[in-house]
Amino acid sequence: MKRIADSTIRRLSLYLRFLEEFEARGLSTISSDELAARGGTTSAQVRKDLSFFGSFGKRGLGYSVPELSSRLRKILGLEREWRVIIIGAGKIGAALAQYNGFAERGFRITAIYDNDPRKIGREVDGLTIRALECLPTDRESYGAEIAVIAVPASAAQATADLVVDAGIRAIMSFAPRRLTVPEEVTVKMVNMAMELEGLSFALTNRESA
Amino acid sequence: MKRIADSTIRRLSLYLRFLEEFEARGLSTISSDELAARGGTTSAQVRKDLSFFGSFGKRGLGYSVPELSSRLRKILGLEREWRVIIIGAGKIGAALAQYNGFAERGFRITAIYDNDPRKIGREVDGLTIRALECLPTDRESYGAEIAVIAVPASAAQATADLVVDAGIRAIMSFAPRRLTVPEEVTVKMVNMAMELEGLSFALTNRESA
DNA sequence: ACTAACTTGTGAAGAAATTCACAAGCCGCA
DNA sequence: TGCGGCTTGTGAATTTCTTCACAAGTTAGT
Repeated sequence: MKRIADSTIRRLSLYLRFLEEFEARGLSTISSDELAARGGTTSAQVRKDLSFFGSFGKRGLGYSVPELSSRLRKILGLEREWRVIIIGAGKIGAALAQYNGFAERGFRITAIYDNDPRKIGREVDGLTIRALECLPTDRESYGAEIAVIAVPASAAQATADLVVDAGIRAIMSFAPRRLTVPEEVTVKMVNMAMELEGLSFALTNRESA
Repeated sequence: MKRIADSTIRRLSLYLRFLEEFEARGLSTISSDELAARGGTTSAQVRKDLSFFGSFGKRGLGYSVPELSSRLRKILGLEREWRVIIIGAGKIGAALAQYNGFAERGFRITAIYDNDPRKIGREVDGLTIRALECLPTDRESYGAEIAVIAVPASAAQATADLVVDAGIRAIMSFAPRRLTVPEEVTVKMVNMAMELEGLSFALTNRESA
Protein backbone atom coordinates (compact mmCIF):
# COMPACT_ATOMS: atom_id res chain seq x y z
CA MET A 1 0.00 0.00 0.00
CA LYS A 2 1.22 3.46 -0.90
CA ARG A 3 2.20 5.52 2.06
CA ILE A 4 -0.72 7.50 3.40
CA ALA A 5 -0.18 11.04 4.59
CA ASP A 6 -0.64 11.88 8.21
CA SER A 7 -3.00 14.68 7.32
CA THR A 8 -5.20 12.22 5.47
CA ILE A 9 -5.52 10.02 8.54
CA ARG A 10 -6.31 12.98 10.69
CA ARG A 11 -9.09 13.95 8.36
CA LEU A 12 -10.49 10.43 8.18
CA SER A 13 -10.69 10.50 11.92
CA LEU A 14 -12.60 13.75 11.70
CA TYR A 15 -14.95 12.45 9.01
CA LEU A 16 -15.70 9.48 11.20
CA ARG A 17 -16.84 11.79 13.96
CA PHE A 18 -19.27 13.54 11.68
CA LEU A 19 -20.55 10.25 10.33
CA GLU A 20 -21.24 9.09 13.83
CA GLU A 21 -23.25 12.21 14.48
CA PHE A 22 -25.19 11.66 11.29
CA GLU A 23 -25.72 8.04 12.24
CA ALA A 24 -27.08 9.07 15.61
CA ARG A 25 -29.51 11.36 13.86
CA GLY A 26 -30.63 8.53 11.66
CA LEU A 27 -29.48 9.96 8.34
CA SER A 28 -28.68 7.31 5.82
CA THR A 29 -26.58 9.01 3.16
CA ILE A 30 -24.15 11.87 2.96
CA SER A 31 -22.27 13.53 0.13
CA SER A 32 -18.61 14.40 0.05
CA ASP A 33 -19.72 18.01 -0.04
CA GLU A 34 -21.54 17.78 3.26
CA LEU A 35 -18.65 15.97 4.91
CA ALA A 36 -16.28 18.59 3.57
CA ALA A 37 -18.35 21.48 4.91
CA ARG A 38 -18.27 20.04 8.41
CA GLY A 39 -14.59 19.33 8.30
CA GLY A 40 -13.59 22.64 6.82
CA THR A 41 -12.17 21.15 3.66
CA THR A 42 -13.29 20.55 0.07
CA SER A 43 -15.32 17.76 -1.43
CA ALA A 44 -12.44 16.85 -3.71
CA GLN A 45 -10.24 16.45 -0.66
CA VAL A 46 -12.75 14.14 0.97
CA ARG A 47 -13.03 11.98 -2.11
CA LYS A 48 -9.28 11.89 -2.58
CA ASP A 49 -8.76 10.90 1.03
CA LEU A 50 -11.21 8.06 0.69
CA SER A 51 -9.89 7.00 -2.69
CA PHE A 52 -6.65 5.80 -1.12
CA PHE A 53 -8.62 3.03 0.49
CA GLY A 54 -11.26 2.17 -2.09
CA SER A 55 -14.53 3.34 -3.56
CA PHE A 56 -17.17 3.56 -0.93
CA GLY A 57 -19.71 5.87 -2.52
CA LYS A 58 -22.42 5.66 -5.13
CA ARG A 59 -22.26 8.16 -7.94
CA GLY A 60 -25.21 10.48 -7.98
CA LEU A 61 -26.12 9.54 -4.46
CA GLY A 62 -23.23 9.89 -2.06
CA TYR A 63 -22.09 7.62 0.72
CA SER A 64 -24.10 5.34 2.94
CA VAL A 65 -23.53 6.68 6.41
CA PRO A 66 -23.44 3.33 8.25
CA GLU A 67 -21.30 1.73 5.59
CA LEU A 68 -18.78 4.52 5.34
CA SER A 69 -18.41 4.86 9.08
CA SER A 70 -17.92 1.14 9.42
CA ARG A 71 -15.30 1.24 6.66
CA LEU A 72 -13.51 4.12 8.32
CA ARG A 73 -13.53 2.38 11.67
CA LYS A 74 -11.98 -0.61 9.98
CA ILE A 75 -9.36 1.47 8.17
CA LEU A 76 -8.43 3.28 11.37
CA GLY A 77 -8.28 0.04 13.32
CA LEU A 78 -11.06 1.04 15.66
CA GLU A 79 -12.99 -2.21 15.56
CA ARG A 80 -10.98 -3.46 18.50
CA GLU A 81 -10.12 -2.10 21.87
CA TRP A 82 -6.64 -0.71 22.40
CA ARG A 83 -4.94 -0.80 25.74
CA VAL A 84 -3.07 2.30 26.75
CA ILE A 85 -0.61 2.85 29.55
CA ILE A 86 0.35 6.25 30.84
CA ILE A 87 3.85 7.00 32.03
CA GLY A 88 4.05 9.97 34.32
CA ALA A 89 1.39 10.75 36.89
CA GLY A 90 1.94 14.48 36.96
CA LYS A 91 -0.65 17.03 35.97
CA ILE A 92 -0.91 15.87 32.39
CA GLY A 93 -0.72 12.15 33.06
CA ALA A 94 -3.28 12.30 35.84
CA ALA A 95 -5.63 14.40 33.75
CA LEU A 96 -5.45 11.95 30.88
CA ALA A 97 -6.10 9.04 33.21
CA GLN A 98 -9.26 10.72 34.40
CA TYR A 99 -10.46 11.84 31.01
CA ASN A 100 -13.35 9.74 29.74
CA GLY A 101 -12.99 10.69 26.12
CA PHE A 102 -10.49 7.93 25.43
CA ALA A 103 -12.49 5.02 26.75
CA GLU A 104 -15.45 6.25 24.74
CA ARG A 105 -13.45 5.81 21.59
CA GLY A 106 -12.06 2.41 22.44
CA PHE A 107 -8.81 3.36 24.12
CA ARG A 108 -8.77 1.80 27.55
CA ILE A 109 -6.21 2.98 30.02
CA THR A 110 -4.91 -0.05 31.83
CA ALA A 111 -2.10 1.32 33.96
CA ILE A 112 -0.34 4.45 35.05
CA TYR A 113 3.28 4.64 36.15
CA ASP A 114 5.53 7.10 37.87
CA ASN A 115 8.93 6.98 39.50
CA ASP A 116 8.20 9.41 42.30
CA PRO A 117 7.89 7.32 45.47
CA ARG A 118 5.42 9.80 46.89
CA LYS A 119 3.03 9.17 44.05
CA ILE A 120 3.38 5.42 43.81
CA GLY A 121 0.44 3.65 45.37
CA ARG A 122 -1.89 6.58 45.08
CA GLU A 123 -5.02 6.18 43.07
CA VAL A 124 -6.06 8.11 40.00
CA ASP A 125 -9.53 7.44 38.75
CA GLY A 126 -9.51 3.86 39.98
CA LEU A 127 -5.99 3.11 38.79
CA THR A 128 -3.16 2.67 41.24
CA ILE A 129 -0.01 4.52 40.28
CA ARG A 130 2.67 1.90 39.87
CA ALA A 131 6.42 2.07 40.08
CA LEU A 132 8.11 2.56 36.74
CA GLU A 133 10.41 -0.39 37.43
CA CYS A 134 7.41 -2.69 37.35
CA LEU A 135 6.63 -1.82 33.77
CA PRO A 136 8.63 -4.60 32.08
CA THR A 137 7.04 -7.34 34.15
CA ASP A 138 3.60 -5.80 34.29
CA ARG A 139 3.49 -5.66 30.61
CA GLU A 140 2.79 -9.36 30.31
CA SER A 141 -0.44 -8.99 32.17
CA TYR A 142 -1.58 -5.73 30.72
CA GLY A 143 -0.43 -6.31 27.17
CA ALA A 144 -0.85 -2.69 26.25
CA GLU A 145 -0.26 -1.54 22.69
CA ILE A 146 0.05 2.20 23.20
CA ALA A 147 2.06 4.26 25.68
CA VAL A 148 1.43 7.86 26.57
CA ILE A 149 4.61 9.57 27.72
CA ALA A 150 3.84 12.44 30.07
CA VAL A 151 7.17 12.83 31.84
CA PRO A 152 9.55 15.80 31.92
CA ALA A 153 11.39 16.37 28.66
CA SER A 154 14.67 15.31 30.22
CA ALA A 155 13.31 11.84 30.99
CA ALA A 156 11.39 11.37 27.76
CA GLN A 157 14.00 9.45 25.78
CA ALA A 158 14.76 7.02 28.61
CA THR A 159 11.06 6.43 29.06
CA ALA A 160 10.63 5.82 25.36
CA ASP A 161 13.44 3.28 25.42
CA LEU A 162 11.72 1.54 28.27
CA VAL A 163 8.35 1.22 26.63
CA VAL A 164 9.91 0.16 23.35
CA ASP A 165 11.78 -2.57 25.21
CA ALA A 166 8.47 -3.60 26.68
CA GLY A 167 7.25 -4.28 23.18
CA ILE A 168 5.09 -1.23 22.70
CA ARG A 169 4.99 0.07 19.16
CA ALA A 170 2.98 3.24 19.45
CA ILE A 171 3.78 6.28 21.56
CA MET A 172 2.00 9.53 22.15
CA SER A 173 4.47 11.92 23.72
CA PHE A 174 3.82 15.19 25.46
CA ALA A 175 7.50 16.00 25.76
CA PRO A 176 8.73 18.66 23.33
CA ARG A 177 11.61 16.58 22.12
CA ARG A 178 12.24 14.22 19.28
CA LEU A 179 12.27 10.63 20.43
CA THR A 180 14.66 8.22 18.81
CA VAL A 181 12.92 4.92 18.36
CA PRO A 182 13.20 1.89 16.08
CA GLU A 183 11.59 2.27 12.71
CA GLU A 184 8.62 0.09 13.51
CA VAL A 185 7.56 2.31 16.39
CA THR A 186 5.19 5.17 15.64
CA VAL A 187 5.45 8.35 17.66
CA LYS A 188 2.98 11.21 17.81
CA MET A 189 4.02 14.39 19.54
CA VAL A 190 1.45 16.54 21.24
CA ASN A 191 2.36 19.81 22.83
CA MET A 192 -0.15 22.36 23.86
CA ALA A 193 2.35 25.05 24.78
CA MET A 194 3.55 24.83 21.19
CA GLU A 195 0.02 25.29 19.93
CA LEU A 196 -0.36 28.32 22.12
CA GLU A 197 2.84 29.71 20.68
CA GLY A 198 1.31 29.28 17.25
CA LEU A 199 -1.57 31.45 18.41
CA SER A 200 0.85 33.93 19.88
CA PHE A 201 2.56 34.16 16.51
CA ALA A 202 -0.73 34.68 14.73
CA LEU A 203 -1.77 37.41 17.13
CA THR A 204 1.57 39.14 16.85
CA ASN A 205 1.97 38.99 13.11
CA ARG A 206 -1.59 39.57 12.09
CA GLU A 207 -1.86 41.34 8.77
CA SER A 208 -2.03 45.02 9.52
CA ALA A 209 -3.60 45.73 6.13
CA MET B 1 4.98 39.47 4.57
CA LYS B 2 4.63 36.23 2.67
CA ARG B 3 2.40 33.74 4.35
CA ILE B 4 4.33 31.51 6.72
CA ALA B 5 3.43 27.85 6.89
CA ASP B 6 2.00 26.45 10.06
CA SER B 7 4.61 23.74 10.09
CA THR B 8 7.33 26.36 10.03
CA ILE B 9 5.93 28.05 13.13
CA ARG B 10 5.63 24.76 14.90
CA ARG B 11 9.27 24.05 14.19
CA LEU B 12 10.39 27.51 15.29
CA SER B 13 8.67 26.85 18.55
CA LEU B 14 10.57 23.62 18.86
CA TYR B 15 13.90 25.20 17.98
CA LEU B 16 13.30 27.79 20.66
CA ARG B 17 12.95 25.04 23.22
CA PHE B 18 16.30 23.57 22.29
CA LEU B 19 17.92 26.96 22.28
CA GLU B 20 16.68 27.55 25.78
CA GLU B 21 18.23 24.29 26.88
CA PHE B 22 21.49 25.26 25.27
CA GLU B 23 21.27 28.67 26.87
CA ALA B 24 20.77 27.08 30.27
CA ARG B 25 23.84 24.98 29.69
CA GLY B 26 25.79 28.10 28.84
CA LEU B 27 26.58 27.24 25.24
CA SER B 28 27.06 30.28 23.08
CA THR B 29 26.70 29.09 19.50
CA ILE B 30 24.85 26.36 17.67
CA SER B 31 24.77 25.23 14.05
CA SER B 32 21.71 24.52 11.99
CA ASP B 33 22.87 20.92 11.94
CA GLU B 34 22.73 20.59 15.69
CA LEU B 35 19.34 22.22 15.89
CA ALA B 36 18.09 19.95 13.15
CA ALA B 37 19.31 16.82 14.89
CA ARG B 38 17.38 17.69 18.03
CA GLY B 39 14.25 18.54 16.18
CA GLY B 40 14.30 15.55 13.89
CA THR B 41 14.65 17.55 10.74
CA THR B 42 17.41 18.66 8.37
CA SER B 43 19.79 21.57 8.55
CA ALA B 44 18.42 22.91 5.29
CA GLN B 45 14.97 22.95 6.80
CA VAL B 46 16.20 24.88 9.81
CA ARG B 47 17.91 27.47 7.69
CA LYS B 48 14.94 27.79 5.37
CA ASP B 49 12.60 28.22 8.32
CA LEU B 50 14.74 30.99 9.72
CA SER B 51 15.29 32.61 6.34
CA PHE B 52 11.65 33.69 6.19
CA PHE B 53 12.40 36.11 8.99
CA GLY B 54 15.93 37.23 8.30
CA SER B 55 19.55 36.16 8.54
CA PHE B 56 20.49 35.43 12.08
CA GLY B 57 23.58 33.32 11.68
CA LYS B 58 27.23 33.80 10.89
CA ARG B 59 28.64 31.78 8.04
CA GLY B 60 31.29 29.40 9.17
CA LEU B 61 30.22 29.73 12.76
CA GLY B 62 26.54 29.12 13.26
CA TYR B 63 24.03 30.99 15.38
CA SER B 64 24.50 32.83 18.62
CA VAL B 65 22.30 30.97 21.06
CA PRO B 66 21.14 34.00 23.06
CA GLU B 67 20.59 36.09 19.99
CA LEU B 68 18.68 33.47 18.05
CA SER B 69 16.48 32.58 20.96
CA SER B 70 15.72 36.20 21.57
CA ARG B 71 14.90 36.63 17.88
CA LEU B 72 12.63 33.60 17.93
CA ARG B 73 10.85 34.82 21.02
CA LYS B 74 10.24 38.07 19.27
CA ILE B 75 9.02 36.40 16.08
CA LEU B 76 6.67 34.17 18.03
CA GLY B 77 5.41 37.07 20.09
CA LEU B 78 6.66 35.63 23.34
CA GLU B 79 8.19 38.76 24.74
CA ARG B 80 4.96 39.66 26.36
CA GLU B 81 2.55 37.83 28.58
CA TRP B 82 -0.64 36.50 27.05
CA ARG B 83 -3.80 36.17 29.05
CA VAL B 84 -5.77 33.03 28.47
CA ILE B 85 -9.29 32.17 29.53
CA ILE B 86 -10.62 28.66 29.63
CA ILE B 87 -14.22 27.89 28.74
CA GLY B 88 -15.42 24.60 30.15
CA ALA B 89 -14.41 23.34 33.57
CA GLY B 90 -14.75 19.66 32.79
CA LYS B 91 -11.89 17.19 32.88
CA ILE B 92 -9.91 18.88 30.15
CA GLY B 93 -10.59 22.43 31.18
CA ALA B 94 -9.78 21.77 34.82
CA ALA B 95 -6.60 19.92 33.93
CA LEU B 96 -5.41 22.79 31.77
CA ALA B 97 -6.15 25.27 34.52
CA GLN B 98 -3.96 23.30 36.88
CA TYR B 99 -1.17 22.66 34.44
CA ASN B 100 1.87 24.81 35.14
CA GLY B 101 3.43 24.44 31.74
CA PHE B 102 1.51 27.37 30.32
CA ALA B 103 2.43 29.96 32.88
CA GLU B 104 6.06 28.93 32.50
CA ARG B 105 5.89 29.91 28.87
CA GLY B 106 4.13 33.20 29.40
CA PHE B 107 0.53 32.14 29.02
CA ARG B 108 -1.30 33.17 32.15
CA ILE B 109 -4.71 31.73 32.76
CA THR B 110 -6.86 34.52 34.08
CA ALA B 111 -10.32 32.95 34.25
CA ILE B 112 -12.25 29.77 33.83
CA TYR B 113 -15.92 29.58 32.89
CA ASP B 114 -18.63 26.96 32.85
CA ASN B 115 -22.37 27.00 32.50
CA ASP B 116 -23.06 24.15 34.90
CA PRO B 117 -24.51 25.77 38.07
CA ARG B 118 -23.01 22.99 40.16
CA LYS B 119 -19.53 23.94 39.06
CA ILE B 120 -19.86 27.70 39.24
CA GLY B 121 -18.20 29.11 42.32
CA ARG B 122 -15.92 26.14 42.83
CA GLU B 123 -12.20 26.68 42.77
CA VAL B 124 -9.68 25.19 40.40
CA ASP B 125 -6.09 25.92 41.20
CA GLY B 126 -6.89 29.25 42.74
CA LEU B 127 -9.34 30.31 40.06
CA THR B 128 -13.03 30.51 40.78
CA ILE B 129 -15.18 28.96 38.10
CA ARG B 130 -17.37 31.71 36.77
CA ALA B 131 -20.71 31.65 35.00
CA LEU B 132 -20.42 31.74 31.25
CA GLU B 133 -22.91 34.63 31.11
CA CYS B 134 -20.40 36.80 32.91
CA LEU B 135 -17.86 36.43 30.13
CA PRO B 136 -18.85 39.51 28.11
CA THR B 137 -18.68 41.85 31.08
CA ASP B 138 -15.68 40.18 32.70
CA ARG B 139 -13.71 40.63 29.59
CA GLU B 140 -13.13 44.27 30.27
CA SER B 141 -11.27 43.51 33.42
CA TYR B 142 -9.44 40.45 32.28
CA GLY B 143 -8.64 41.58 28.76
CA ALA B 144 -7.64 38.13 27.68
CA GLU B 145 -6.30 37.53 24.20
CA ILE B 146 -6.66 33.77 23.90
CA ALA B 147 -9.57 31.46 24.67
CA VAL B 148 -9.31 27.73 25.22
CA ILE B 149 -12.57 26.01 24.33
CA ALA B 150 -12.98 22.80 26.28
CA VAL B 151 -16.72 22.29 26.04
CA PRO B 152 -18.69 19.43 24.45
CA ALA B 153 -18.60 19.43 20.66
CA SER B 154 -22.26 20.38 20.48
CA ALA B 155 -21.61 23.63 22.35
CA ALA B 156 -18.34 24.50 20.65
CA GLN B 157 -19.66 26.79 17.95
CA ALA B 158 -21.86 28.79 20.32
CA THR B 159 -18.92 29.16 22.66
CA ALA B 160 -16.71 30.30 19.83
CA ASP B 161 -19.27 32.92 18.84
CA LEU B 162 -19.33 34.15 22.39
CA VAL B 163 -15.59 34.57 22.77
CA VAL B 164 -15.31 36.17 19.35
CA ASP B 165 -17.98 38.67 20.38
CA ALA B 166 -15.92 39.34 23.47
CA GLY B 167 -13.12 40.48 21.20
CA ILE B 168 -10.88 37.45 21.45
CA ARG B 169 -8.95 36.71 18.29
CA ALA B 170 -7.22 33.42 19.08
CA ILE B 171 -8.87 30.15 20.00
CA MET B 172 -7.50 26.77 20.93
CA SER B 173 -10.32 24.27 20.66
CA PHE B 174 -10.51 20.76 21.97
CA ALA B 175 -13.80 20.06 20.23
CA PRO B 176 -13.50 17.84 17.14
CA ARG B 177 -15.42 20.22 14.96
CA ARG B 178 -14.64 22.99 12.59
CA LEU B 179 -15.41 26.36 14.10
CA THR B 180 -16.76 29.08 11.87
CA VAL B 181 -15.17 32.36 12.88
CA PRO B 182 -14.39 35.70 11.25
CA GLU B 183 -11.28 35.77 9.14
CA GLU B 184 -9.22 37.69 11.67
CA VAL B 185 -9.66 35.00 14.31
CA THR B 186 -7.12 32.19 14.43
CA VAL B 187 -8.23 28.76 15.55
CA LYS B 188 -6.06 25.80 16.50
CA MET B 189 -7.70 22.45 16.97
CA VAL B 190 -6.27 19.95 19.38
CA ASN B 191 -7.73 16.54 19.80
CA MET B 192 -6.00 13.76 21.57
CA ALA B 193 -8.51 11.09 20.67
CA MET B 194 -7.72 11.88 17.05
CA GLU B 195 -4.03 11.48 17.73
CA LEU B 196 -4.69 8.12 19.30
CA GLU B 197 -6.66 7.11 16.24
CA GLY B 198 -3.62 7.98 14.19
CA LEU B 199 -1.64 5.54 16.30
CA SER B 200 -4.38 2.96 15.94
CA PHE B 201 -4.12 3.32 12.18
CA ALA B 202 -0.36 2.94 12.27
CA LEU B 203 -0.57 -0.17 14.42
CA THR B 204 -3.25 -1.69 12.23
CA ASN B 205 -1.68 -0.96 8.86
CA ARG B 206 1.91 -1.54 9.73
CA GLU B 207 3.84 -2.80 6.75
CA SER B 208 3.75 -6.55 6.94
CA ALA B 209 6.82 -6.76 4.71
C1' DA C 1 48.11 37.23 3.61
C1' DC C 2 46.88 32.77 2.42
C1' DT C 3 44.81 28.25 3.10
C1' DA C 4 41.82 24.81 5.20
C1' DA C 5 37.78 23.77 7.42
C1' DC C 6 33.24 25.22 8.47
C1' DT C 7 28.56 26.94 8.08
C1' DT C 8 25.11 30.06 6.39
C1' DG C 9 21.62 31.71 3.05
C1' DT C 10 19.20 30.82 -1.01
C1' DG C 11 17.82 29.90 -5.85
C1' DA C 12 16.55 25.76 -8.18
C1' DA C 13 15.06 21.03 -8.23
C1' DG C 14 12.24 17.68 -6.45
C1' DA C 15 8.50 15.72 -3.75
C1' DA C 16 4.15 15.94 -1.69
C1' DA C 17 -0.35 17.58 -0.98
C1' DT C 18 -4.31 19.91 -2.71
C1' DT C 19 -7.47 21.44 -6.11
C1' DC C 20 -9.46 21.21 -10.71
C1' DA C 21 -12.29 19.39 -13.99
C1' DC C 22 -14.71 16.01 -16.20
C1' DA C 23 -16.02 11.25 -17.73
C1' DA C 24 -18.65 7.67 -15.71
C1' DG C 25 -22.35 6.03 -13.10
C1' DC C 26 -26.75 6.19 -10.42
C1' DC C 27 -31.60 7.55 -9.50
C1' DG C 28 -36.17 9.01 -10.45
C1' DC C 29 -39.49 10.18 -13.52
C1' DA C 30 -42.12 10.30 -17.63
C1' DT D 1 -36.17 3.54 -22.57
C1' DG D 2 -34.39 7.98 -22.42
C1' DC D 3 -33.45 12.29 -20.14
C1' DG D 4 -32.09 15.55 -16.44
C1' DG D 5 -30.02 16.23 -12.27
C1' DC D 6 -26.68 14.83 -9.16
C1' DT D 7 -22.37 12.89 -7.17
C1' DT D 8 -18.42 9.93 -7.30
C1' DG D 9 -13.64 8.67 -8.60
C1' DT D 10 -9.48 10.08 -10.60
C1' DG D 11 -5.85 11.70 -13.89
C1' DA D 12 -3.82 16.21 -14.61
C1' DA D 13 -2.69 20.80 -13.12
C1' DT D 14 -1.42 23.56 -9.53
C1' DT D 15 0.22 24.95 -5.29
C1' DT D 16 2.87 24.19 -1.24
C1' DC D 17 6.62 22.24 1.24
C1' DT D 18 11.14 20.08 1.52
C1' DT D 19 15.62 18.94 0.01
C1' DC D 20 19.68 19.83 -2.78
C1' DA D 21 23.72 22.03 -3.85
C1' DC D 22 26.79 25.60 -3.93
C1' DA D 23 28.53 30.53 -3.76
C1' DA D 24 29.67 33.54 -0.18
C1' DG D 25 31.32 34.57 4.21
C1' DT D 26 33.75 33.49 8.75
C1' DT D 27 37.42 31.76 11.76
C1' DA D 28 41.82 29.73 13.01
C1' DG D 29 46.26 28.60 12.06
C1' DT D 30 50.60 29.49 9.93
